[in-house]
Amino acid sequence: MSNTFYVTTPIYYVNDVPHIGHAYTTIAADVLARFYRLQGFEVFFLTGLDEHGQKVQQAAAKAGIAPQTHCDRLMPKFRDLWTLLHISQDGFIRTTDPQHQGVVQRYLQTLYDKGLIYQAEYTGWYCTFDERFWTEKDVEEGLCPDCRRPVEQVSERNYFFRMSQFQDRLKDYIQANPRFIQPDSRRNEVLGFLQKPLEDLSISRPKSRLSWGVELPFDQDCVAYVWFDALVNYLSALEYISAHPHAETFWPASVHLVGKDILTTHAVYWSTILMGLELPLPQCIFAHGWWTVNGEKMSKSRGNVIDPYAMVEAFGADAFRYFLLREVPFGQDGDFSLTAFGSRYNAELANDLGNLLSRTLTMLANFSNNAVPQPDPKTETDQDRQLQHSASTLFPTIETHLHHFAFHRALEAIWGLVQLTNQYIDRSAPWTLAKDPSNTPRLHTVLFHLTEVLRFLTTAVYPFLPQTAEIMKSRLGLPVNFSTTLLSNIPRWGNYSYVAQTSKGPSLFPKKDISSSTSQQDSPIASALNPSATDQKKSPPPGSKSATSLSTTSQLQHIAIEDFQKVQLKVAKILAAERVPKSEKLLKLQVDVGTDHRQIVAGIGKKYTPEELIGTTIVVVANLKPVKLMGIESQGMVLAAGENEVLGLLNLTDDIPAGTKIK
RNA sequence: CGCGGGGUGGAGCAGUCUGGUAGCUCGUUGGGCUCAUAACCCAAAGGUCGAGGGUUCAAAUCCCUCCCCCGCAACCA
Repeated sequence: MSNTFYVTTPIYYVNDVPHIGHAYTTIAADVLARFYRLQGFEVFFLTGLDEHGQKVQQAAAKAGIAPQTHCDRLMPKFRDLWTLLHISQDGFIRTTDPQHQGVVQRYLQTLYDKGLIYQAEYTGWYCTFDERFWTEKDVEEGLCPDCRRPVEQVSERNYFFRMSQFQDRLKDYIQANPRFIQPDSRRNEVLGFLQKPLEDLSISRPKSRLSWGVELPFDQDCVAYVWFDALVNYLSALEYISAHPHAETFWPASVHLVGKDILTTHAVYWSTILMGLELPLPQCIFAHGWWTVNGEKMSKSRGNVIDPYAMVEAFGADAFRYFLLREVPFGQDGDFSLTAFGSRYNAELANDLGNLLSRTLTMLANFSNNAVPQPDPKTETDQDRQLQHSASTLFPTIETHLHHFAFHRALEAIWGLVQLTNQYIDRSAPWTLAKDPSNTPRLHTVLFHLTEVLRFLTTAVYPFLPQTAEIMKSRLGLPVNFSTTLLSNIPRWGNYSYVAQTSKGPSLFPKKDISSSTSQQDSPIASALNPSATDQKKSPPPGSKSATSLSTTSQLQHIAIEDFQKVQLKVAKILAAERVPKSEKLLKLQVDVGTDHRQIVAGIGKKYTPEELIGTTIVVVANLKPVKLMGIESQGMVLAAGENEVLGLLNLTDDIPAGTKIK
């Protein structure tokens, strides 16, 4: 068995605002990295940024700066958050690193030389204005479905990776290796995905459309598809970031942690690319779940995005780390609420662990002058032995759970020992023993056991709550250096001699009154759940407002009045409405547009029931080319507000007759 | 009939494969203790295990039917 451990997070898109999801994956990876280091493994923990692609190119152009400058400005958002959250990454990769790009090119060349990349002429309908291709079914009467300009048939040189070749091999591999894709539900999903024929993967983009990427070594006019570029980071980092010059030291990776949204990319694209390169597949790809907030999907438009910075400010990095990993089994979706957070914070961190340390230190101070006494074996009881046993089996238990990525179970096990210790104190009642000098040997035994358990807990807690562990360590006077590499730091009962004095100190986790904090709009806790509230309060830097509106304007692409006149907007009355069977959000509407009646299929079924729509007056696009949606013809489009999801229909007062033109 | 997961005391979950009248955490109520961050410890109350039917001596657990929720896939024209 290898004594190395290589864990990765995805590389995050540099344009994103760091949110709870980024923090979640990275914290989980950090816990694994720290735990394996404790055990003496040689660990390489990699995270980083994906800096190529269209959005970066556009954002940089908009700001009038070079894409690299743009990336350099955004990079600290993530790097600084990881510092704040005490992430112990060994490497921070950026896909714009020249060394990384070199590796991407080398692998592209390898695949090309093996005949696994072929060039194909991709012919399609291209809209020069929107700079994008449309499929045959998208194009409507020779017009771009987006901007209504004429599209033209364009042939583009494109390179494809022969992914289809590896379909059966991958399916067999997944079936033969149950640990490869986890959890099981996701594994089944991937196997289901592989039931359908796998197509070849387009891995290039012409520079005319996208220049911000890694140039193909065999075609200077193209850059690599961002996903190819991004996935290769797991390998390239080993060549120039890891302490070892040879990639083989850490490859195959022990685990890629990913969000469930990018599971296919990893499980299928990445695996087949590795097969093409004749490299071993990672030992495990684990897809974790997503967080909702108070039961609702997290989204910018709802303004309920959890800001990790605010949570750390309010509760500290350790509490945030603890909650994310304790609340929900890794792999399942979970809900983030301040109530749940507060409950765990107060009950488990403050009352259970924090208070245990506090009461122990006070007793050591009061009954033993801050010195850890020697136990007297003659006074040992079954309770003592039970405590010894529980402490001694703690680390094997944690190891088992972490091997299965059951962070919550590992924490549960640790807190089981915390509870047992609190029970032990009550039953042993050291304060009673202290009243009678004849009980001093027994008192010493009890105090020793308490301290010894806390020594175990300090190390056990370290991967999850690194800061807390450091504090516990210093209060207990332990000289442990957790970052000692290649040496097991797992404690063993009784093999440590206490010499240093213990010291009381401020609470590890001061109790928080959650309900009163939330009512204060300007508190960090409230802002953690409602970042827009603080955004409004903070006075914007001078000139920032105009800068924003300026950039927004320059982003707008103007159309001529003639273009707008091509669109026939009309007032319509809904005569009938019903749900499209088997559809999630489609409603089939019969509408009166004055001249005739139309059938329109609209994706508004999540917001509206058919009943409430009947009789209402709305606005429709009357001259849209009919299309079929789930087999039903739609002869127009209703106008509604909302970007990804419909927030509301455009409604008119009922006295405007159907068919009225809108201009 | 697209694939899959789930419906268990007030809340969140385990138990279902390998049938034997329910278990955990939080909350509630009562008690204990005073070392501690009004903490900790002990105890109690509270569930016809989504609905109906079947198999069985016995069903949360196995079989059938139905209802509801949530993922994934198909569709916001």
